[in-house]
Amino acid sequence: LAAYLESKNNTNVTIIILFTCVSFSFAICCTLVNCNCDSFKPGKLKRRQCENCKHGWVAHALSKLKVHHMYQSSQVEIVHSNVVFDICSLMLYGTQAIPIRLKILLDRLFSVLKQEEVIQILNALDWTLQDYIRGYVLQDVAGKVLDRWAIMTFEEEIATLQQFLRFGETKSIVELMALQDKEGQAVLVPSTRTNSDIRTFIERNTPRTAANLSASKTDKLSGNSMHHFENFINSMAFMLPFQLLGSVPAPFLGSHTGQQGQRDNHPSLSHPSESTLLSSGDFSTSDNYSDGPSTPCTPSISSDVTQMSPESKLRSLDRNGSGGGVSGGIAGGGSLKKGRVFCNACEKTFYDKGTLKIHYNAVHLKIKHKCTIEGCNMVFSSLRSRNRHSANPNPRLHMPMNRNNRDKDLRSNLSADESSEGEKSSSFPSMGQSGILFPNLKTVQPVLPFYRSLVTPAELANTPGTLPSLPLLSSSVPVKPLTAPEPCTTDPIPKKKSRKSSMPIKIEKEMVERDEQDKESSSEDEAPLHGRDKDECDGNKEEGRLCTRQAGEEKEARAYQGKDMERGMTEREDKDDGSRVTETGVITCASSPFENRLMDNHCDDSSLCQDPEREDREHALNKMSELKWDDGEHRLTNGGGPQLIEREASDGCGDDYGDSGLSHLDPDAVLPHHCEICSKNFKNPYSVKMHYQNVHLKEMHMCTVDGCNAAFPSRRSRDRNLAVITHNRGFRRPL
DNA sequence: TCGTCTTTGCGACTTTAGCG
DNA sequence: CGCTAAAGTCGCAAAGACGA
Repeated sequence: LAAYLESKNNTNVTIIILFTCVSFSFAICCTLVNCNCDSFKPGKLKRRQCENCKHGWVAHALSKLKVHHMYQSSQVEIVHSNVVFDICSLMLYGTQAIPIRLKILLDRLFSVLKQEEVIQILNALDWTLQDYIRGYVLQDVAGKVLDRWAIMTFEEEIATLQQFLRFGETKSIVELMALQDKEGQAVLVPSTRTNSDIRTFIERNTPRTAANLSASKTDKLSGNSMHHFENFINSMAFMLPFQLLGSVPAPFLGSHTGQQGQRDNHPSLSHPSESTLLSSGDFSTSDNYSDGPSTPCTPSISSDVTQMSPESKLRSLDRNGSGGGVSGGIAGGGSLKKGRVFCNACEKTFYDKGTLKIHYNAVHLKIKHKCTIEGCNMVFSSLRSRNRHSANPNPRLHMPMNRNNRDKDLRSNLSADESSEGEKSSSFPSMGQSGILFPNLKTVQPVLPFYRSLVTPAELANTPGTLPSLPLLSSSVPVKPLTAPEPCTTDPIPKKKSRKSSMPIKIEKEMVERDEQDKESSSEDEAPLHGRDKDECDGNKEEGRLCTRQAGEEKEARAYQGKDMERGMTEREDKDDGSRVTETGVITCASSPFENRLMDNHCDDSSLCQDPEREDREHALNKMSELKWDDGEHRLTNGGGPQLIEREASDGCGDDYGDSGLSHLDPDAVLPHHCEICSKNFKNPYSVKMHYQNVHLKEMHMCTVDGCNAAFPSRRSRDRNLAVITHNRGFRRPL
């Protein structure tokens, strides 16, 4: 077959072979149970339906696709064009429209491939690049404008979604999608009615978006007589994961059949100034597009658009004409100094690319850096903050509790993940609400940028989505799965040694060290924090890791820390601060996020967690979560167990505390004013009320200044904000 | 309610080190 | 040697905690 094909077409043999396998259905048997069809035969009318068994294409093609990755969370594949082709065929072969979620994922995979490969894959599946960008085929091969579109079924979409678990580039996104599917979030399609209240509201509150969008659309649509789809694709070009701006040869944009001809859009695309205008307006457009149809995977989607582009866009802006596109259009004091770079996501300018990258990682990609202190689950948006925090000897700062309320967005994502994880045992082993089977749903993390110029495919394969228990990544360090049992996983790709001191500790490095120390000192003394867990730590590698300790100063520091925490515990006992008791319980029982998970698992099987009080609390929590899921008490830090889990842990360990002499701690007996939701105790009913409003109801205090939409969790913050505004006479940009 | 302190976020800028 | 990326330092603003 290959020889035959090669004789027919010397180029793109691989693609042709694959395509041929698809088109001619060589031994692509049906995977449905009780179906004996051993060869897919495309239907005459419905190409995706097998003439033999009448089952769909996906049911057949899955016989050629791996599925075992669903059960091996730690391994991801390198994105190869042939594999992408196979997966593409699931959604593109014989269809004329793509489910948006799959397109998002496919964009990611395409971003890793070469442009030529993408074009070839699309063309081989009878899709043009324009159609793909658009998301559906505008005209058929004969040039007829379609008014109905063949699209894969929902079941096929679900099955196809699982294929994206194979790749680090898409794994975490799929998991997020699964989560949001599971949460039953509906895909909302904004109304297109004019003069609607919603439109008015949105436009009033997002002036930039509305203005740019309407202006750009108006300009473009009124500018010429082109079909608006064809014109609109210009502004969609930025959405391509690969670098389309000014880099794609004109023929690539055209249909492979040539029916759509060449576009005259490239001069505008490649023109620096217009690129700038385009991109600035494009993000409005992108926001519009990403927010609208696909609420799933919001963080990843929002980053998806921008994530692939900043450096590439930057290149075009910064290098082409030395930023003339940016600075050229701005004069006077607003002009950019030479060398400054421009963030297309927020339109801010930065000192250099490095600053922009830091900004982008922290602000747009939400990449976080975990505190290097073991047991501390604090995460930070910058290495600076992380290092500053890690260097702080105050042990209270490193307690595994949610102090960092500024990471609401992250933790809300994580909480969604982890809370779902908590229900995982009940929902995921079987088909979930949406029918998706994701047994290894643990990885929720900001998806790392995968700039091809910076990261090798091997790193890509190892980077995102491979950390089932570590949702936060420190920069672009390749990471390995924590739970990977293979000893060879210890840093298979030696990175360059740190250019500076070893201060910024890589998580990966930590894991390696911990593994090593784990082996060396598993039988050594237990960390002060884990005295109670000694038995649990024994015999379990993962738990053993939790019970390791580092050498030298850090050991002493943690010893001090442990002592301090113990002292703090007794002090808090004296102070009858029940909430602190809960926290210290967390410290002891689950001093690390991993332990939280362990405790979660442990409690799943433990009778300790079967007490009715906890069930009542959970019931109350469930009710609360119905009211407001974005609940501080449901949040979690750093991918560890959410506080719910922590509470479970503490509940579960509460009895153990009793064994260790802490059983007399009955907060309710001492402090009758406790929160029914989280069981925290307070001095008086008013404190309980305030806690309930602030934490559980998340009652926000809106700024009283006209035009300021800022909301604050406390009156104090609001009033202070008001004072700042008044004092500075400045205008606070509505949030 | 308010003042103060602590901590974090983040941009500007510098230093270090790899690489061609 | 210059370019570049990574990592560090510095300073300011803002938010939360806490006590008066």
